[in-house]
Amino acid sequence: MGKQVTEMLKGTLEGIVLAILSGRPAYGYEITAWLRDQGFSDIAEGTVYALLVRIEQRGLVDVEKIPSEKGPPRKVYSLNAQGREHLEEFWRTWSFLTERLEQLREGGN
Amino acid sequence: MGKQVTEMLKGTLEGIVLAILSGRPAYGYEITAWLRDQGFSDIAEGTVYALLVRIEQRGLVDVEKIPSEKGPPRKVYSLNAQGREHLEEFWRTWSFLTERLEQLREGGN
DNA sequence: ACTGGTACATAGTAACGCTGAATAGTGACG
DNA sequence: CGTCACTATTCAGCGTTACTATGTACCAGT
Repeated sequence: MGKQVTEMLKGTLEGIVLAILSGRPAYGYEITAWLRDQGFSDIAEGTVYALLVRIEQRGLVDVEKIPSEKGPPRKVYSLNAQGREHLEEFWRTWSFLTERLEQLREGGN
Repeated sequence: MGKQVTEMLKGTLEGIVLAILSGRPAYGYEITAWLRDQGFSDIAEGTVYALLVRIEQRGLVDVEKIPSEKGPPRKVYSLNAQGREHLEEFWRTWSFLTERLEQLREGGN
């Protein structure tokens, strides 16, 4: 898509992944595929894995290794209590931003 | 406010400033003050100036130096044609993001 | 002379996502 | 068996962006 999305994803992608995990546990490959499906056409695989490592180290998710029928074992992530808190904080911040931008969009023209 | 906003601003702040300039020409100090008023409580002055230099170098704005009654002359920026194009592209990207996130927010709970 | 408000500028740092590649297991096909 | 394709994770190095922390400069009021 372009560099503009890339920059805008900073800080947002983490929230997106947390939001996905709030619905159901998931593993990296699955999340990447889902994102591509949703139109995030050029999110690099490495990006998602790095993000998952990060949120794991911050204690926002629990991890379970589950054997796959095809290929190496999956690392399945699920949101824990701290992760849910963080996600809510994310939504608050996001709302703040969208409100400001909505105002600008209307008022600016 | 916090690190979360900081990261989310990446890529967005530029759009915000362009949106401001689409309404009327403005100078750095003014923009910073306006942002603080709007709740972006901890946007550093340096950040805005650096951003303005960046968009000037990319040719998105025209610049005019105008003497101020108080203090050094102001550098007044106004959006040019290329800047308007870039702003529209920004709105498109922003819409894409908000749509995806709105879906996640509803579906996730 | 000193303080405070206005106005701009910049060097250094940290965070985040991308690029590109490596590693590794499984199943299918010839 | 060898190789290809798919699944799945990991990592080093890079570019962009925003923050920190200053510094410069001009003017008004005391």
